[in-house]
Amino acid sequence: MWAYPGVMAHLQQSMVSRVDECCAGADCELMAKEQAEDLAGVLRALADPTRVRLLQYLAESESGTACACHLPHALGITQPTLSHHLRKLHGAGLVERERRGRWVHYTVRPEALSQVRAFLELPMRGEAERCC
Amino acid sequence: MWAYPGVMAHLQQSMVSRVDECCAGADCELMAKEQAEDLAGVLRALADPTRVRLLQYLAESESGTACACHLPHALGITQPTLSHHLRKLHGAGLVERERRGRWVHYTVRPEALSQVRAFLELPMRGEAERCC
DNA sequence: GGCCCACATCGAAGTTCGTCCATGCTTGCG
DNA sequence: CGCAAGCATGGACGAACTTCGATGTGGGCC
Repeated sequence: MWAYPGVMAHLQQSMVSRVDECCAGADCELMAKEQAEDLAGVLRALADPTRVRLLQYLAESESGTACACHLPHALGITQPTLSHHLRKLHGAGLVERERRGRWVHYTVRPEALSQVRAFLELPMRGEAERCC
Repeated sequence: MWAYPGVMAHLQQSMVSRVDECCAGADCELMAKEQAEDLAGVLRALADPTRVRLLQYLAESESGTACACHLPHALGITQPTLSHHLRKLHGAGLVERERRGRWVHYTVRPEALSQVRAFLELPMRGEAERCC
């Protein structure tokens, strides 16, 4: 698994000291693959124009909650397509699902959005970072 | 002409006042399709575990800038794959490209990230507005 | 000039995604 | 019980995505 095919190429490269001319490399802890997968999963749920507008619709509704019944017409899509998108958003933890009689109401989960925002802060290193 | 199937269905729905029981609908301006496409485009560029780690790597490098040479080994991908991902990030305006001799350096563009964060604020309506 | 290195592009294979129509499931009502 | 309404699921199709090996490109260096 770790003996990936580029071993020889890497050795060859690491022996050339001139590599230092380009850059030192970040030399930092890279985010775990698993964590990156989770984040990418949420971002993939957001990465669709229909779902972007869908989330905005929910957010602008009372208490961030809206019934699904008006959505197909509001967004110009069919009902199965809407259901598909809501399933994606729900699967990513971006909205909550609640049954009220014959209707189903969906609610934005701000915590999930905050998690993504936290990553997008991406605290830069260097530059005028003479803190302390 | 009156036997047109959709007419009855529409009349039936619009005449039934019980529809109001479900919800009033957001009754607000929906984001323009074009704007949603743009946002989704940037989000799609972010929605990949490799690119998430790639952005983090750049952010944690000096001044948010890193040379591309170490990245294939650091991320465990081949050089063409890296080039592909950097192209996506660059196309979405998330990173800048600068040639320095034989190497190419990429830099995070915080403005692009801010744009996405602004959307993720998604100011909720109703409930308790506790702004400051 | 000729070679080497870093990076970009091309072409291909396998996978995922968005959308729709048709159908199934659950709830409320007569 | 049986029907209708609202929503979910399955199947299908085309489009887009990820990844790789092979090849092209352009800038240093001898």
